[in-house]
Amino acid sequence: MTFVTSDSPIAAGYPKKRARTRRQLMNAGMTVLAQKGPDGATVGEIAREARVATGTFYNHFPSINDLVEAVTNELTTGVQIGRETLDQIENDPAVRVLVGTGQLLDLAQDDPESARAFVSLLATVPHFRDRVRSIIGGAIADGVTAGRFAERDVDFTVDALLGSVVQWMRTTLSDEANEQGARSDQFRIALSIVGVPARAHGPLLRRVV
Amino acid sequence: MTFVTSDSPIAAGYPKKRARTRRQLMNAGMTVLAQKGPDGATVGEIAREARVATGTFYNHFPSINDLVEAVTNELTTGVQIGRETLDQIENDPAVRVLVGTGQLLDLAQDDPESARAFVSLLATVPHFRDRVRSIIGGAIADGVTAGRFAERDVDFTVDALLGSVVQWMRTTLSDEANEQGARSDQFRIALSIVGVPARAHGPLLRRVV
Amino acid sequence: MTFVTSDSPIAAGYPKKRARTRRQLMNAGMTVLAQKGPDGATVGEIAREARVATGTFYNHFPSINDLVEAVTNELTTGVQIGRETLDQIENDPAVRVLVGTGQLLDLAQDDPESARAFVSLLATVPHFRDRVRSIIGGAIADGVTAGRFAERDVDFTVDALLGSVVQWMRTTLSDEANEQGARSDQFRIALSIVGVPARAHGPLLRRVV
Amino acid sequence: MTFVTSDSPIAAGYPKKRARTRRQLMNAGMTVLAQKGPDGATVGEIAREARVATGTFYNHFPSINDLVEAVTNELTTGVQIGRETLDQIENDPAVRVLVGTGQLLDLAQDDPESARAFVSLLATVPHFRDRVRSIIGGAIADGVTAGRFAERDVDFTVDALLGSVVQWMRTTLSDEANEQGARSDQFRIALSIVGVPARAHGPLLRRVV
DNA sequence: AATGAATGAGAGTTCATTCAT
DNA sequence: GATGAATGAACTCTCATTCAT
Repeated sequence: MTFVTSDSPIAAGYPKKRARTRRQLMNAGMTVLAQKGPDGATVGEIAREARVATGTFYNHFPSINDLVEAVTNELTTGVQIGRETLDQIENDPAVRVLVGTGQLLDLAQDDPESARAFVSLLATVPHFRDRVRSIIGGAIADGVTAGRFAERDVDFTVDALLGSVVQWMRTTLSDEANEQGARSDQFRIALSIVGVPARAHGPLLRRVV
Repeated sequence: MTFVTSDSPIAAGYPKKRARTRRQLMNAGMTVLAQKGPDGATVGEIAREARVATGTFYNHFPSINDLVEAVTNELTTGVQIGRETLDQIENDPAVRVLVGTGQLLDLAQDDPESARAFVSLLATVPHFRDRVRSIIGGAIADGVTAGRFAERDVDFTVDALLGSVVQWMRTTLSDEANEQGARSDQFRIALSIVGVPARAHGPLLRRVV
Repeated sequence: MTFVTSDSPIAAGYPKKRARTRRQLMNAGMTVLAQKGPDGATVGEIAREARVATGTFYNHFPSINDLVEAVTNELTTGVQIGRETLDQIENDPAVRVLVGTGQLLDLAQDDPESARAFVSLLATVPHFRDRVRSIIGGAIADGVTAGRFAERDVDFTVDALLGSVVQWMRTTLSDEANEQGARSDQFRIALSIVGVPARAHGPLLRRVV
Repeated sequence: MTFVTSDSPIAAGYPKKRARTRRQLMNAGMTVLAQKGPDGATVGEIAREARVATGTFYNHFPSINDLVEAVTNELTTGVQIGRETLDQIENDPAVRVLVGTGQLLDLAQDDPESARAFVSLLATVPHFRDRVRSIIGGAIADGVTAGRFAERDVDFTVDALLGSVVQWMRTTLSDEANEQGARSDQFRIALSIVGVPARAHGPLLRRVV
């Protein structure tokens, strides 16, 4: 299962070829965005990466900002889908936090391109960051309500959790050596941040490995 | 053989004025960098913000990159000095972590402009991020060595700590309402991240308030 | 794995239009280069002269230096072709020198724009001067080897010959009145420089008129 | 005896220090002009080379063009002086041509800096070239009138002579190895150009060695 | 729809010139 | 007179966007 689903709903209802070109541009956009960031990415380079003429870009996106927007939406849709799916199978908020955390850790290890785009856009596109934060905030608020997490300010807990996961992703993406064990460290940190006592860490970790 | 006998002219100029202009440029650079990031900032805008002609910029910095470098240096120097001072007065690594954390929280509340630059540049200038991380890493390694902190991977602990503080700063900078109490929440989170048991939080917090 | 299956787009564009624009830029480049020299010529002026937007220049030449390079290549290619053609029809080195000289004299009278560029660039673009000198040097070395020319230092003979022809071109280009007779004077000077005795001048001149 | 006299009449009548600063600027101007040409030379670099502040330049020259003009004048004054001096001591036009030629050859070997400036400015400053050509033209016209030279178009003879000498200078200035013998080759070329028969070369050469 | 040449606003940088000290 | 900081016009080059084919 991959984080970014290629049958994004946005592409629905268009003739095949148009959809294919659009997908090429989306993929290229993600690649280039991941490498250069939103300020370094140029329409020319995205079109070249997509094996398409510059002008073609504008048959699919009114401006470069709209491409960023679309990529961003797709990334968020992935998170959203992950969360909805989760709601149906798991009720313990602590496990949900670990699963969500694990999704991002997986992304960094399995699909570095998307992960790079995720991290890069998170740092630079405010509305993307806000959306991600609100998704995580929902999960944490549930945990607090359920008495499972410490009663801390939710926003700060979100920030701490997201911040630490993102830093972990960044490190993973830039390191060649991915030492094992680091993953469970990050899980423990996540649990610490939301306020699950250390003595409860062990059993929870066993459920998500 | 030449007629030239006079010595090279000594710098007799206007050090006051030069220094003042440079400071205007540094301040303007921080402001603009904070708002636009290093890619969005332009020499023209920085010069305008500094109430100075475009060309004047280049009397003080060889290129726009050097201004970024100078700003990050200044930001790091501030942290560095704080840390050195700290070394002389305080030995408990936990307190040192809290003081360091508090410095950044203070920055966000007392000098939003610098804080904005700090956060923005941390996300976008690798050189700067690395330097900050190595400073924090030193403090944490000390704590682990002293048996005061949990024995986790130092790098990930650094990422988690820095990430959560930075997210806190971001929120503070964008919120109008700065509720009190948040500060001690963040302190507790910081202690959780480095692995100081919750029962020890109270006394430590009292020492840095 | 990617959805992209279509081949890289083949260059289907508008080769006609592209070639025309490029020629406009080359012509404009020659004109402006001739008037202002390589240091005085600006992309803006060349584009204006070519009735084209500034940015269009960079669709055809990566930098202003490459335009200079292209212009000098074209100028040298003209001479080179002339020489190769010559090799096949004429063996007397003295005649070859006269034909080569005549080519440049013709250039000055028939295509003043190119001639101006030739003279201007010869004085200012070392790369171009060296190429021209080596072409002329080849012809003279042949003549010396064949015992047709005086045994002088080839390099200096080249300099003298080229120098005198260029000065002749310069004068022709700045004078309104092009008196006849001057041409044969220059032919005699050329023969003197390479060391063909004066008594042999008459018959040779008759062959190239 | 050097080509460029340091007690240029222009400096007369000023207080010592002013004159000295002006001379520093003239020397620096010649050096930089020779290295970078009139388009590459900047006021900043000339001032630095003269060990003087930028602003000082404008106490002596209203604009950078006036510095070029002044350097140019000085160079021409040197030629002029050489010619006037010559008028008093030598009547044979052929010898005068050889002495003039020799002056420039000497310059290239003894004072490369001035020589470089001479060559560089000759190619790029029209009014300088015109002045030099008129001086040489005078000498050649005299020779034709006296029946000493062939009756060729004076202007073309000037161009050929100046052109060949300048090319000789250029080569000398860029070569490390200055082979002897080249000098007399150039003398012979000069005599050929003005139309002195080869059999008369020997005695004339002996008079100027 | 796709193409890619053309466009022109805007960015970084240089440098002749001015001017307060 | 000398100084060097400040100025701003001009230059090279980039790139989002338009448009004829």
